[in-house]
Amino acid sequence: MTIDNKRYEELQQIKLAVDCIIFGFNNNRLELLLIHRGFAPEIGKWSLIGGFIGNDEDLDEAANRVLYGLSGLENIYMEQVKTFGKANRDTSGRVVSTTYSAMILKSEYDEALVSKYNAKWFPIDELPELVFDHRDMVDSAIRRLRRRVRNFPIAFNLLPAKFTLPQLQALYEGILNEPIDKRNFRRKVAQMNYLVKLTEKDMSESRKGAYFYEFDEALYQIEQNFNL
Amino acid sequence: MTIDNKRYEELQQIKLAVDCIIFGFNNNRLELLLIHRGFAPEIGKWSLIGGFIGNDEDLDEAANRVLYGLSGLENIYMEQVKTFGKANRDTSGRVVSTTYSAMILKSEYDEALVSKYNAKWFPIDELPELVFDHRDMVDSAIRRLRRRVRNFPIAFNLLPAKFTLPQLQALYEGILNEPIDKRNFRRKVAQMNYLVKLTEKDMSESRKGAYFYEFDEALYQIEQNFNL
DNA sequence: ACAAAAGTGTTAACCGTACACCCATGA
DNA sequence: TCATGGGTGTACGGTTAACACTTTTGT
Repeated sequence: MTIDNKRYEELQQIKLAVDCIIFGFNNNRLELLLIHRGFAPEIGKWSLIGGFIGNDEDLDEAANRVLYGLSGLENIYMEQVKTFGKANRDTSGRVVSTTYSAMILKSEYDEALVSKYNAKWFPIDELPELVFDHRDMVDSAIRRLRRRVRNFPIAFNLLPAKFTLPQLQALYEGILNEPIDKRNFRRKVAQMNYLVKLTEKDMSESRKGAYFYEFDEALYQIEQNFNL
Repeated sequence: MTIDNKRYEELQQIKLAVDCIIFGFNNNRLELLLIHRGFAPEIGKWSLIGGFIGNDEDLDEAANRVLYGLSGLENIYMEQVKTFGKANRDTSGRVVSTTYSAMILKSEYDEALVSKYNAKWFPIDELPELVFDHRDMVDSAIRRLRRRVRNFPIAFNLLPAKFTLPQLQALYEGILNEPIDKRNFRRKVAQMNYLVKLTEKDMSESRKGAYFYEFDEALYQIEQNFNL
């Protein structure tokens, strides 16, 4: 910001916000947490959770604060996605919004907070009508997730620390929205030494039981050859 | 932006800016256009060209306006890269900045404008010290370019409409900063029918002359199998 | 004994990579 | 004729993709 700008700077009346695309995984489906808009404009539609940036707050901090306010969760993995800045995108005033995507564990969020805000989980292929350009925000977050999930070990944020391969595969199928060959999938997993097979089995989903696995972050830092 | 926000909204005093990472290609090297900062703070350092957003201006429009102001070029291919929002990133006040990367043809920009702003081209591996977090901005733009240039036909923005394969290969080597095998490169080019070989040759770079090629946008829209 | 989910190997097609010589031309 | 840069094909190794049966256990 270095050129010919006095006229813009002095009069600038633009609000800056963040909006969070919150992913969860349930019933073998990728889901999004949305809130019901109880006020005008666009009352009755659903929207992402968002908030304005504090004057002394980093943009990333604002996203974390907003997520914490809704879910009660801290230290959640978030990625900045894109900034939406069309002049007329928000019909209630000039607001530029930076989107962040978050992945949370559906077993851990604070249900009381979520219901306080009239929030609800929706499978990503059954989203209701969203306010403003929130649908575009969601679409770009999903595209980004699909791109990144193959090359970075981020999907584990949607599973408990101990997970089984059938769970992991179902998660990938849910995210990518396509079936995956079990044997090819497991071969790749076997090549990643930081996906550690435990001796314990999960007996809750089948009679035979499936071995638990863990993601070992320290080991991953050495190899960094993630590929699924 | 929908929750608990009155306190932030009403008092918000944050300026919103764009900064442009302008790529060019010259002497077989990828270059960046930077301007010399003639005012405090950080006087004497170099910076990206930037500007504040107008109240009724789309974010993308602002980026185009800033680029136009410096280069005199319109309808330039630009991509949003990332938004930088650390509270203390700009020592002169609270400014959040969205970065855009642009690719321009060094033969076409307005040199008078560029020199008016004390701007100068630098090869990307010989950048001077930059103000604030502009170095981070440049790094993320370069990373993004290197990722995207293999899968999308964007590098052609750095070449004239008619270009030769030796030129194109040198461009890719410059962007990726690694040597490329000529025969493998050409085999891939041959698979992309929208890279059309013309009958005309460029005799200016060699005695034998190299055939000109053209990128056919309409044909590309049909196949979209770009891969280099 | 059977239903239900977990687990296991092999083959063929494709893609990326490495590599060396001839061609056309102007000086 | 020679120096300069343009242009061409093949073989190997690794990766991806397709495919069907056995194992374990609770009922």
